Amino acid sequence: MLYRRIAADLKRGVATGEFGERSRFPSENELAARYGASRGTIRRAFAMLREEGVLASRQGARRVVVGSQVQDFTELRSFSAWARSTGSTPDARLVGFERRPALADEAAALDVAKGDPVWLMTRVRLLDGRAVMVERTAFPDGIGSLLTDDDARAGSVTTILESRGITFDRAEHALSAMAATAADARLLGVRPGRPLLRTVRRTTDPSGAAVEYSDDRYLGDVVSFSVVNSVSANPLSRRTH
Amino acid sequence: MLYRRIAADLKRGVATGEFGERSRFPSENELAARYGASRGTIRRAFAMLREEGVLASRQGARRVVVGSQVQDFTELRSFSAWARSTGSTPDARLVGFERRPALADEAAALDVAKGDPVWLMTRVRLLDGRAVMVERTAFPDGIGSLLTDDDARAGSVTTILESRGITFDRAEHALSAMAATAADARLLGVRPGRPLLRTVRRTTDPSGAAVEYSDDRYLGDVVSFSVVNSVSANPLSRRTH
DNA sequence: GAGTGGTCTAGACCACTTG
DNA sequence: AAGTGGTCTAGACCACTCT
Repeated sequence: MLYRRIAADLKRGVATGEFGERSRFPSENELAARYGASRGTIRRAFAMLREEGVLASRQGARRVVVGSQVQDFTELRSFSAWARSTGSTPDARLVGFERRPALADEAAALDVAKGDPVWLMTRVRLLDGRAVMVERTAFPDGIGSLLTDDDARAGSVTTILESRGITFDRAEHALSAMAATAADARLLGVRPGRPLLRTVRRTTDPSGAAVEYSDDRYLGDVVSFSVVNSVSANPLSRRTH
Repeated sequence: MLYRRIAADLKRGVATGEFGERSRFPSENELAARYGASRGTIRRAFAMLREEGVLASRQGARRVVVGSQVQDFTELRSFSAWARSTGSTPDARLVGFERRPALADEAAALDVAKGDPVWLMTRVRLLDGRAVMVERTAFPDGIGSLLTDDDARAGSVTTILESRGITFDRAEHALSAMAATAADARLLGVRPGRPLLRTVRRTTDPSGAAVEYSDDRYLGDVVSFSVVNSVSANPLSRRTH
């Protein structure tokens, strides 16, 4: 756990400006001495910062700070956590929450047979009182049945599930643009055809089992998603439809 | 370089189906013996596969294959390389290529002063003869002047720049949705207002210097971008406008 | 030439999963 | 209880950058 503490400490240093953008970072040996850790542990911490796009390195030269804004994994999946981290007030309006047979795409994403029961939750998400996103989330039966209608009406289903022992470990997001359907338009209070940013997300737990599958549609002018991407770490990909 | 060879070899094993999706992976000790490497080197190879979203791991249990489609970094920045990897034929129609003073956003992204000369290249990109994207790329003066009009007319400017010694190391992409402007609509042959997937990309070389800044707008129903994302590796983030 | 990051090894102990 | 991944150490050699 030492390398995590060190990484967090260094990240804090970047965030507070102790290590400014473009500035040269302390060397591995220097930090090893400062933290009383081996060089390997320092490098492990650096690997985290590199994956997150904070540091860049070249053989022979000191590391350089290349980015300072970082987002937590929870904030990425949870609309509520994300909104609060930006200083906005999130809210949710429950449109529907029902148990019904899985459609083909839901079944495939959740690894159940077509027609097996799944839970479908439809909500409109608000930012400071303004409707900005329509969320349609499917849960496997075992997970959806942990949730009540009141849970779905509360803001963060993510937090509730985590408090009930569900662990989120990994997510695949597919981002595309689409025109608002009649239903989307009605829920968001805009005209049909309005550009929406669509993200289809499949989230799994540490064993690789699916825990949710969600189709979220944001007003195009409200949010953007950003990705950092390098020769060595390369999580983004592009697909034709 | 050993760990890269091992990672590539294992990735090939996943791609060919030797290690199927969801299947348990060989243990670290087993692979260390097989490749004649230390456990640390095997773990280094595993780290690459994890970053790319191929493997998931839990303490105490064997690793599991969780994803098998992987994309090369070049294919992500280069429309041409990407198109060819999917079996489509890419093309480019040059709309404009000029040297002119940088606007505020271009200057900020390329780390030059506002008004300093930059090169701006505007192209329509085609997939199997169909216009699918408008690309507006700004280059710093030193890089843009390596390119001729003929280069800009040729498909892959990325490849040309790499052959002239420019190294691409890292990119930040911001993805959002927007309505086609009048100019976009004319270039793409669609109606204004049509939903477009917009990606604004800033690419840097290994020292962190900006090499290009591009605003690409795809027809919304043609491509999607996908991102893999986990508790430990977390390159995606979300922003309000 | 000194400093720095990149790679690799060998061994240790721990926490967790699995049979 | 055995196997497996997670963490950490100490030391080595190399390739590259810097001044």
